[in-house]
Amino acid sequence: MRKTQARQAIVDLLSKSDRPVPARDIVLGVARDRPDINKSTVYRFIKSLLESQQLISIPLPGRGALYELRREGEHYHFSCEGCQEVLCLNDTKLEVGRLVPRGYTVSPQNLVLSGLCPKCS
Amino acid sequence: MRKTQARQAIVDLLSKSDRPVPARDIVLGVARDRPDINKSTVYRFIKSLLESQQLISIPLPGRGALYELRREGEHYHFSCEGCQEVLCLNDTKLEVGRLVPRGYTVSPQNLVLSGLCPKCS
DNA sequence: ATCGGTGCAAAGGGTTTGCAGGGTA
DNA sequence: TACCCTGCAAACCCTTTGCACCGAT
Repeated sequence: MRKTQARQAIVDLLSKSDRPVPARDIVLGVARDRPDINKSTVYRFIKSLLESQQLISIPLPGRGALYELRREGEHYHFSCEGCQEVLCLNDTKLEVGRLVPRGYTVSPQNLVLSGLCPKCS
Repeated sequence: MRKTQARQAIVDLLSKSDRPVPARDIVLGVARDRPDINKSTVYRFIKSLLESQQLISIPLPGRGALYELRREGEHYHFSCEGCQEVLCLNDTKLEVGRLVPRGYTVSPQNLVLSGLCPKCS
């Protein structure tokens, strides 16, 4: 995979965020920083990163998916139904394995909990 | 909310399925059974059911959302990354509350686990 | 009879694709 | 130089909307 200016700009934008980003924000953010980069290029690269497992997709109800660069260490996410905030949770004591029947394996990075944060409760 | 033939057909279709259904399948399924019912009506009714909390939306990575009539008792879902099957899990021993920090509350019906089923492992 | 529900067709938004030109290795 | 990557614009798909008619209460 070649390193190009467009791709660098997209990775930079994703790296700067401490939480998952909607596709819309990636496209708009790149357009703002680098108006010369076309949205097709952004979509193509997002797809390419997903296929090479370097990008994680976090699906949300009603609001499309959020994207986040794969990081060291697994973590999961929490989506507040009130304020729509999405945050990363890093509880390594997570025992999601016991939530599924015997024989199934679980990928914690795809786990999204939703509910209410303290402010919205 | 009025009971009409179109709405009955849509609810019937949703009731017959033992697992969540993509919007596409609702639209196509209704079109097959009742070609006289327009897809706009289907979309409008789905939206209406969602707003009245009678329908639950289950977001999936890359594949739009799945829909399911609200049932008695909370349950959550598992999505296999291999065969794309989605199934309902009914473990009432679920203790998702301990997965989030103090002060947060979790809605189990919005929880989607993903990973591999026994066949795809 | 009323007013919410429906069909139709068109618009809308986000994402994908074909193609020719441009940049990276 | 070779080939991947990119820009552009159009196509695409799914969903939503405006409007007039229909039908459930």
